[in-house]
Amino acid sequence: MSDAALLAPGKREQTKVANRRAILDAAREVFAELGYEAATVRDIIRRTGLASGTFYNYFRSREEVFEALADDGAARFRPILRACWEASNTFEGYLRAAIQAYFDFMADEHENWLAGRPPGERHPHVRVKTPEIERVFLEVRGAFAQVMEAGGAPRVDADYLSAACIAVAREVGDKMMERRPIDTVGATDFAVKLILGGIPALPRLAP
Amino acid sequence: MSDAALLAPGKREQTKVANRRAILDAAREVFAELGYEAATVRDIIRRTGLASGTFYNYFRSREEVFEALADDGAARFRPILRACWEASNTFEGYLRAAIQAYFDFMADEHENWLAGRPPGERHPHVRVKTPEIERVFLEVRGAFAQVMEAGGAPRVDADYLSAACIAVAREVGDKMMERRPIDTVGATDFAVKLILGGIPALPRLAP
Amino acid sequence: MSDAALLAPGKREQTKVANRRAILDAAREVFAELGYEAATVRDIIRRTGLASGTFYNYFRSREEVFEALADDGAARFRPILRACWEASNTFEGYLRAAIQAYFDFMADEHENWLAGRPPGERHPHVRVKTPEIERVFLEVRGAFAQVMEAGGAPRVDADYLSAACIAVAREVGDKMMERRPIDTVGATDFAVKLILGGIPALPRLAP
Amino acid sequence: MSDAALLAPGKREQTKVANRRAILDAAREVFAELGYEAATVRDIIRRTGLASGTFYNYFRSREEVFEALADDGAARFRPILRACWEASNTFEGYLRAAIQAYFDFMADEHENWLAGRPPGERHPHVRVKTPEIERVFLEVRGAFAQVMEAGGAPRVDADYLSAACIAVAREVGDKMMERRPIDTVGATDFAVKLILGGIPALPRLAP
DNA sequence: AATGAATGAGAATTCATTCAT
DNA sequence: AATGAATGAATTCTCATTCAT
Repeated sequence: MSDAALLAPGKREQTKVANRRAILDAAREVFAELGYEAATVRDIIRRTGLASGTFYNYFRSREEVFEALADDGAARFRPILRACWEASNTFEGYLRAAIQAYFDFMADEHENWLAGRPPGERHPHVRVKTPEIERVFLEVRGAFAQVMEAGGAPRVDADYLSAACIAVAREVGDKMMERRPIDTVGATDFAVKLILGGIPALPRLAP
Repeated sequence: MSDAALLAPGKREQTKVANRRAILDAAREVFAELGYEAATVRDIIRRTGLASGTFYNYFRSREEVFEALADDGAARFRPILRACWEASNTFEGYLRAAIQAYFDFMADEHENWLAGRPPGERHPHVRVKTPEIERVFLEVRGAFAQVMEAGGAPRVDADYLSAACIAVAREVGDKMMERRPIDTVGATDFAVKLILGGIPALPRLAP
Repeated sequence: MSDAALLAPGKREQTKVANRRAILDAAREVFAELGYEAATVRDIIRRTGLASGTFYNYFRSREEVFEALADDGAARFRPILRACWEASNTFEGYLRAAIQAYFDFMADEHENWLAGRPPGERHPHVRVKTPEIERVFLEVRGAFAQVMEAGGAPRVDADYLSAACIAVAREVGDKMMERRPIDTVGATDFAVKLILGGIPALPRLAP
Repeated sequence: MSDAALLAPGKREQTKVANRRAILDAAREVFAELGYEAATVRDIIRRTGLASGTFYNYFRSREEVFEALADDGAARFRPILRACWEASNTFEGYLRAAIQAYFDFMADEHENWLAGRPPGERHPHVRVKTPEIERVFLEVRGAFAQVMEAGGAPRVDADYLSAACIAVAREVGDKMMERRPIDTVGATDFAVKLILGGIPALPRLAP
């Protein structure tokens, strides 16, 4: 490798990054339009203008791009979530910031995921659990646990609670996306109040 | 045609029903073992002992059986849900009965859906929206609306609320299924208390 | 069989004839619309309203209906041809009558064969040689031979001649059918004059 | 890309051409042996030694190869026809040269089309109209029109005439192929004399 | 004789992946 | 690293035909 390559990304490096990006973008579009099931590697690669063999220099399979895509979203969201945590000093503050951030993220991104899909939603809907998504889940659960530990909330089943919170955020978020205008503040208010109101009523864990 | 034929279905009729059933049952097993993605029509039909062409006398594609299966589940659950509604005289009673029924239903059925799959496996999760499933949604939302109407609960966004409840039931249910022993009562208690506690805190609709 | 059956066709017989006719008619339509290749027994039988099994009470295969259909046309045309022969006393008279009759027959029938076909004619075109068609050919050749025998025309290669006449009739007939208005008289005049003018020039057979 | 590549096709290019040729050749054989109807894509590809998928890199269907084959024949014959035209200075000369050339072409090629089929067999005869075949038609009609224009023949219906000539050539040619030995000269003589003798008798077009 | 569901061989076709260029 | 044709296993699905009712 030449010295130049150590200083700035060479042509190679640029192309590599750009190609990977191009494939991910194309994949996002194709999955959105055709659904996971129907989308083929050929559909994806055709849209990039690259040759079919080139796909395999970047991903091992269609499944791998799909996961990379899901991972990508989670990976981009996780720092945001982390920032919410660091910026809040109350549990409510964290919860509200996190959910608001998630809904804003949805509003920004979901255009990608719903482009060209009929509202009646044909295609069965596929969801994967990637490492990055797992990490988001763990981050949320960790935050809850820490708050409970510190006495900022009653000690309840953190696993159920985080599952329930994520579920509420996801589904209320989906409903929110179906309405016009998109009202992330109203949806956040709803979700936060439901959860926050519910927590004190939850069965306590034995100390 | 003999009188008997008017009273009892002919042999042909019987076989048709039996075959449809056989294909649905085989499909349930195959989807459970292989996952939706990997399952093929051949896998399904092989298990029934029927001829491959016979599959197409009953369903047009793998997707169609899958939907029939989901529809079937919802169709079997709906009367139960309805019975919960008719048997309860308080909102809390309904909610608890409904969620408990759902978790029991899950516990009964999920054997079918996860049989033989390694527990840690990251199987993509597929979900369809069939007419019967839609009706379950509507039933839940209708029940909420009716309770609010009657003054049995504060007037809140019924759409968000039903979405949130179903979401909580689904996700807490999934977590419940991962634990041993399966504790439907504990999970029900958690979900009901969360929702019931949260509702009074929700933003009210303008009257 | 009852006496009645000997006097008039019974219900059975009526149905049998009617069903055969119905299948032939449906087949004609289907072959015309879809082309021989693409047409299936199911397409044909569906159009009759009969059950698929019933087809096999009348024909052994799709090929058999197709031939029956071709045969049918030839069988209906042959008596006409024969009548031309019997009614004419000159060679020219026969030839003209026969070709005119054929063109009239085409004009009557071809509606069936071209119904719904695009003029650009997709589908490869299939032609079979059935026994009845063979007989028409033999009839024509026989007529030529007889005329030559009787000295009414020079002795030439009857096989080539009848092939050529039939070919001319077929192709000029096809062109005729593409024009509007359909002018069977003009087409007949053309074909007859070409053949009649050509015959004297043909190489003679050794006596 | 090296300079050489500009001069000679790369190896890839060569294989592509060779494969296309191989498929066409195999198709010709298979159609000849099995008939159009019975021949399958598998039969064709098996004979090439290529993989089944490869077929679809070159043709979309069995029908498409068939048409390509017919087109190919016409494409190879058309320059011959053109040469006949350019070499002749009389109408008779052209007609005779063209028909002789066609019969020779048939005699050369028909081995391919009938190889291995029992002679008496009633094989359905399939015919397509491809662009190249259309051009042969137009070429013939154009030649006739030009001769008439120049006063080398009476002004008659060029459409009917070219249809009739081609028909005679085809059918007399087929008969010729059934005889042994194959006598292209005799058949040519027959066809030419019939047509040439017939033309002066044809109804004239209004000037 | 009519029915129409079952049959199952086998055709068409796709598509992820490889690999020579 | 890019290319894109070849591969061939695998899958879907059709359809003529049978046969119990």
